[in-house]
Parts: sequence; C-alpha cells; structure tokens
Amino acid sequence: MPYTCRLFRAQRKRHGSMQEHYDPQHIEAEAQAHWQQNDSFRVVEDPQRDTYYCLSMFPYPSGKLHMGHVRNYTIGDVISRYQRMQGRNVLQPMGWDAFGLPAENAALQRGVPPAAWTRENIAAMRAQLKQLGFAYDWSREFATCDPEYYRWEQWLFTRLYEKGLVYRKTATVNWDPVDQTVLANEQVVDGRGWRSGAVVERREIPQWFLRITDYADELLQGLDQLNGWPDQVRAMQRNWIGRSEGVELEFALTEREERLTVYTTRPDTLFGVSYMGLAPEHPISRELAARNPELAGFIEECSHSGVAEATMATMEKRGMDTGLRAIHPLTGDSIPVWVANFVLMEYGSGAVMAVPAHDQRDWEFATRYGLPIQTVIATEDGSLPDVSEAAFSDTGLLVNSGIYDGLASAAAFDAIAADLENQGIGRRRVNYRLRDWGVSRQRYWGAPIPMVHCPDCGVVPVPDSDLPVVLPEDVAMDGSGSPLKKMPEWSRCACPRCGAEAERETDTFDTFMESSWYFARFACADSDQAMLDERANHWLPVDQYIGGIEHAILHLLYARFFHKLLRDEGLVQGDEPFQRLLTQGMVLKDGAKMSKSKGNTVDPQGLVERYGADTVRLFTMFAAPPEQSLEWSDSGVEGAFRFLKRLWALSHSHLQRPAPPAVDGDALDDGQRALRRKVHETIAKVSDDLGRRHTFNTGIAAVMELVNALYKGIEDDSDQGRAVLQEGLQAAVLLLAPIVPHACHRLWQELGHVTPVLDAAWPRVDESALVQDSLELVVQVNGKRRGQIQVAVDAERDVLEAAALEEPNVGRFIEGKTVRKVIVVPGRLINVVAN
RNA sequence: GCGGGUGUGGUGGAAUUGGUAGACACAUCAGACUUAAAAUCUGAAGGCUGAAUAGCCGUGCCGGUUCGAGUCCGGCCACCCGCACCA
Repeated sequence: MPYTCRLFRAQRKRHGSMQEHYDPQHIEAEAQAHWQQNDSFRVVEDPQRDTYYCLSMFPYPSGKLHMGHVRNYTIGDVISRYQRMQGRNVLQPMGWDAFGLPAENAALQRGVPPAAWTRENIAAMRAQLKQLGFAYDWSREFATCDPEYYRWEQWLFTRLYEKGLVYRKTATVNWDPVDQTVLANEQVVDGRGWRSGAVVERREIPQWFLRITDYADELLQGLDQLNGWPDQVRAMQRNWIGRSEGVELEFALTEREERLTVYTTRPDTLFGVSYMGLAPEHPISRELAARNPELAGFIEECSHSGVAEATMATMEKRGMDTGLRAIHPLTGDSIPVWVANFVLMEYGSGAVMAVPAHDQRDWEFATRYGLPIQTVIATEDGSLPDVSEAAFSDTGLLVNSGIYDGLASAAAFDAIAADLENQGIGRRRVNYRLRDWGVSRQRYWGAPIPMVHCPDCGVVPVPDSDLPVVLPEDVAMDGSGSPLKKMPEWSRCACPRCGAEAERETDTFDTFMESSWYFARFACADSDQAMLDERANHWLPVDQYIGGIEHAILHLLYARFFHKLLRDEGLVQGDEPFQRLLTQGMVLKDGAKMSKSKGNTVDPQGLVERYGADTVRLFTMFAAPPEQSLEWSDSGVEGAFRFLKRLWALSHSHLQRPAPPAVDGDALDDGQRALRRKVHETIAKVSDDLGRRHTFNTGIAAVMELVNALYKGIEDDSDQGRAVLQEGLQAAVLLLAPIVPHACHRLWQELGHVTPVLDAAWPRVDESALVQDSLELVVQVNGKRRGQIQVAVDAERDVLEAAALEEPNVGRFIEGKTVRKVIVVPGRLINVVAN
C-alpha cells in the first residue's frame, strides 16, 4: 500500500490522546488533506484486478449543489467505497453536463456570457463536492462544453451521416411571435411564452434527426437482459418504445386521386369506422384550406397551441368537416373526412380512421359532433356492449361486420389483414410509438452541428481535419434567438467540397447528445487521438449507475442507443452501457419538491459548515431508502449528528482503558457472547444492506442498534469485555466507513490501525459467533398471536407442537375446540388451527 | 389524456420469499446529572379497555384468496414523476 506517508504517521496518535469531543470541521479537513496528498482516489487500469465502475449522473452546473445532488452523489460514493473495501479497483469519475438553457437565461439576466457563467459554477460546485468527501478521480474530469469533448461528438455525427443514420426533415417547434424565438416546452406556460406572455404558435422548421427507430427493436429486446434495472424503468421504456402490431391500409377519396394511409392496431373494428381524422398540418388539410376560409381559420386556430404531448392529449378535442369523403375499403360506404386537432402530423401518416364505438378518443369526438357510433364488437358472451356512455375498447366477437361476423377479434384481425393484403390496399405492419430523435436546437449554448450548407453541393459534413467546429464563447445574448444566427463572421465559410462560399449550420445539438456518451469518455478522458480507446472496454459497462427517476426514459434510452452506435462504430464491445441502475427518489421538504419558487429549499453548504459532511451524508442515507422520496427534516439531521457524537464518545471512553487482548470465543460469559453475536449479526445485515439491497437506511439502523448495545457493554471492564468492545467498535467503524468516511478515517487510526480505513478490508462474519442454542417462537391460534415459547434451536417438530399446545394462554383459546392442524414455520412461529 | 410509481403511529421510516406490524430515528413525556438551562445519560409510549395477566381495533377505501395478508388478486380514492426543446 502506498499510504505509509509522512502525513499519516504524523497524524497517528497514541491511545488516550484522542480528542474527547467530536469535532467534524477538524477531522474532515484532516481526512480530506490526507486523501488529496496521497492522491487516494486516482485510479489506474490494472489488468490483475477486478474493476468496478460506479457512476452517478453528472450534474448540470447550475450554480451550487442542491440536496438532490448530495443525495445522488452520497449514494454513489457509499457504493464506491464499499466496493473498494471489497478489494475492487473502483472507477468513480465526475464531470459536468455543461451545455443548456439555464446558462442562456443567466446571460440574459446578468449580462454574463454563458461560458463564463458555466465555468464559475463548475469551480464552485467542484469545491462543494470535495468538501463532501466524495471519492472522485478528478484527473478524469471534463465538461461537455470543452471543445476537446464535443469534437468527438461532432466527429461521430458526421460518421452517422455517412451511414445514413442522420437525416433532415421539418418538425414542429413552439414559436414565440413577440420574442421571435423558439421556445422549449418548459418555457411555454399555459400556452404562452414565459417571458413575452405571447400566445405560442406552432412552426415547422427543418431539423436534424437521428434514426433511433432503426434500433427500436434492439432497444426493446435489450430490456429483457437488463436484470439489474428496476422493473419500473424497464416498463416505462417498453411503453415508450411502444411496439405494436397492426395494419396499414388505404382509403380511397372521392374526387381525388391520392389515397389516405392510416395505421390501426384494431383492423377487427374496421366496419365500425364512421369518420376519418386528418392532422391540421396534413397536406390535404392545407390544400383544402386554400379554398375554404372557414377551414383555414380553424387550422390557424389549431396552430395556436404548444407542441407538448401532454398539451395535445388534454386539450379539448375539436374538428371541422372538410366536406371530402373517403370510401370504406370493404363496404364501399362513403365516410366523412374531418380535420381534428388531436391528430398529430408527426405520428404515422398524420391521418387516422375513427371507430367511436371502440376507441374512447374517437367516441368523445363523435359524441361532440353527432357522428354515428356503430358497434362492431360484442363481448365474449355475445351480448352487445353499451356504448352510450363510453367506448367499449376490449376485444370480443365481431358483429355488423359482414362476412366476418362471429369471428373473435384475433381471428378477424388475421382475416381482414389477409383480405386487405390480397386487394393490395393494406399490409401488416409493426409500428413503434418511438419517434426519431430530433437533435437540432435553435440555441446558442450547445455543441455546433458540424454541417455546412453549400449553394451548390447542398449539405456537406465538416471533414475530420476541420473539427472541432468551435462555439464562439465571447458573445452577448439579447433574448431574440441564438447569437450564432447573427454572426456571419462565424457562420460564413468555404464549402469543404467545392470551396465555394457556404454557410455553417447555426443550430446546436440537443444536450442529451453530450450526456449520451460521457460514461464511456470517463474511461479515457485524456484520449486526444480518438473518441474512445481500449480503456473504454476495460471499464465498461458501468457496474452501477445512479441518478434521478426523472431520467428513466429519455436520457437512459438515448444513452443505450448511443452505446449501440458506438458499438457499431467499433469503439466499444458490449451491447448495453449500464449493468445495474439505481433510480433515486426526490428530496422533499414539507411534502413538496424543493424549489426556489416555493421557498422550501435547504442549502447543503450551510449544513456542512454547521454539522460537517459526515452528518449530512449520514442523514441523507438514513432518512429513506434510495429509491423513495426523502422528506427533509432539520431535527433528523440533528439526530444524525447526535449519533456521530455518541459513536465518538463511546470510542473515546473505550480507548481510555487498557488495550484489550484478542477475543477468545471460548472464554466469553453469556453477556459477552450475546454482544459478540450482535456484532456479527450486524456485520451480516449491513453487508447485505449495502452490498446487495442498497437499503442504506436499514444498514445504518442496524449499526445504531449495535452502538446502543456496545454502550451497555462498556460497563464490562474485564479483558474479554474490552476485547469484545474493541471488535464491536472496529466493526461499527468499518461498516460506517463508506457512509461517514471522515469520522471513520480518524476512528480507525485511533483504534490502532495504520492502513487507512479507505483501504481496509470489509469485515467478515464469524459464523461461530452466530450460534445460539435456544430461540423464541411465537404461537398463534387461528392466525392471532397468543403467546411465545422458548425452544431449543434443534427441537423436533412434535416437541414444538407439544410445547405450543401447553402454553397457558394458547390453552385458553383452544379450550373446547378441536385442533385441526398445526402449522410450523421454522425459526418463526407456530400456528394452531382449531374450531 | 396516456405511461410509471407511492400511500403503515404525532413525524421519517422498518417488516428482504405470504409468517410476531411499528425495528431504527425524530418529536413528546418522565427520571438522572446541574444552582438553573443547554448538552449528555436512562426509561416510557399505535389507539381503545383494564389494577394486571391480557383483550379488542389497527398498514388510504371496498371486496376477495389463504391456517395466516402491510405484502397476493379485483375495483376505487388521493398524491407524486415522465410525456420527446428543462436537465
């Protein structure tokens, strides 16, 4: 071990010279100085050792740490330190998700360029992370706004363009007509721009897309292998990808050549179609509007709303008859074609067939506009469902469906699909809800999209030799769109292909791009010849990833997608980036999410100054299991502080006494044996809680119980009494070391150890200490607890039954009744069933 | 609207595979120490009944399965998260 350094020796104190009172400021400064001077957290690739890559989601540098960060990073640090004590070579890096909207807002408010604001925040937050004692390998730190980082993202994007995985098409954005700028969904409040208050409009503009749908099936299949992920997150991703099997079919139109293509998962309800719905942006809608001012007015009205899916789904369903008719492909009936505000141009073909009897949305629309509701599915028992109050969306038996009457939905699906196929107007299709990833942002503070628009050659990717396309950092923001669009000196360039005067793309990347591959870059952060090198495969996949549940879908799906892109580029080997995932819950105060607007925030900085990092870490881990939301409590913090004082005081008292001999298991009296059993039961419990379950709160509770028991044990001043106490204190310090590393660093020294606790081995359970000869069993009568009996651990079943029936209170409850059976749950209880 | 979650004492939570509901802590109360307070230490405590052994009730609500349900199933209610340009 490289740790027998000057400082460590100088700090070592003999027993008895320990400070009586717990002084976190002093202890923490000392421990942090030790770690810094010994470069304790730097990790070097070592082919001989087991690797463990523990990654917490990197923060957006918003200014200072909030409690959510503290919680996230404490969880990661506890796991990292625990794994290190297991002997693994642990990589725990940290960096900055540095591009994004808040920097632009800050620039507007304070006139500071986003780059300067971001870098100041990074410096402040880095200092805070160090103060909290997180064991990060800072030599691998980077910020995503570093050109050395995003140049590789630009490089990959041009590769993907060559492969055909990148394309351009128009997509809808929120447009603020007053500020003349594109708004994020977050910036649209009640349908209005957050700054200007103007009613937001929808606008179609050309944007860059990544073909994530090419990977939809693999992203879906891969979820089955991700056993280390919460089922909840896998379910959310599965639903997000939304694979469905259905039929794509065409409806002919009267008076028009072209056909309307729609997709349905319920071809069995085809005979119930009573109208067609067109998106307001559909080309046919637009064309008809040109000759129909009323329709044009309606479409114009539809454009006054945001683009968020929640807005679309909750808004009032409205529509207008176009006068156009469609022909039902099987019955030949003529069906009205409506423009409907809830039909989205970006999904499928921008047109739907509506079956109001069997789809709730269609039902609501039909009811509102008096359109016919034709029942075509009967329940399994053949009775007609009541569709006067709501649609009947279950499957069942077909009725009113011509030759298909009597078929079950599944059989009708096949029959109708086959018939449509034979007629050449339909085909079975697998469809995904997942849409291609739009990566363009009309913003300044992001990585420039490395494309050039040449009047002659069209779109040309920037060649490798010209990368990175560096974002100019010294800019002024004025609130009306990206400064890049007003910087001809930056955007004007020579076409890389023909040399003619051309223009750079002024859109920047979605910041999800940077966060989709940072985990791999940490393995080789200094690589300047390639995006990734062989060290990526040394460390990947991430063994444990930790972050907020709010990232369950988008970030985690994009990162999984990117990992597959990197794999297909030959840069990494595995299929999935994150082996195990822990989704931490939110930090609440007074039952609500902490936020500046509610004024219920708690600043970690003040707490660290007052109580020390260890108390903050301890409370955060104790107050709730990591996946659940955590209710902040100032008095709970006080309690955590009190526990550390108790632990310190107990150690101090113990160390005032003569040094104990080794524990001699055979020489212990009953009390000592019981206390020692508690020590080893606690080791077993905490090992499981920290290593497998990640329920840090129950692990801490177990150590608290142990410390309470040790407090009683300190009255025993015999040799073996002191020996058991020494063993118990050592166990407590080792078990707590990942959680409260500073206090344990010092206590471990005080208990007489030279190797720092950071590198101490995790304690082992002595099975012989766990042996008991008798235990208490609960006795129930008809499932209700009526008494308990003390029995030998190896007692036979008939002995247990007899003892249970003899228990006096049990006797009272079975008196006059017949015992029907006796259920024995070994080690737990006996239930006497009597009536 | 759609998708995913959560709901247990005064409070945060525990109960890991269907087997003693309330571990551990906070707050409270009592005792010790103190001139006093703070700090610290020790103890009590889900509700109701009872002198007590003990009994009845009790895990959001209604119903079910089981010898036994906080845990499983069905139906509700409330709150939280996500919904593709917040990160």
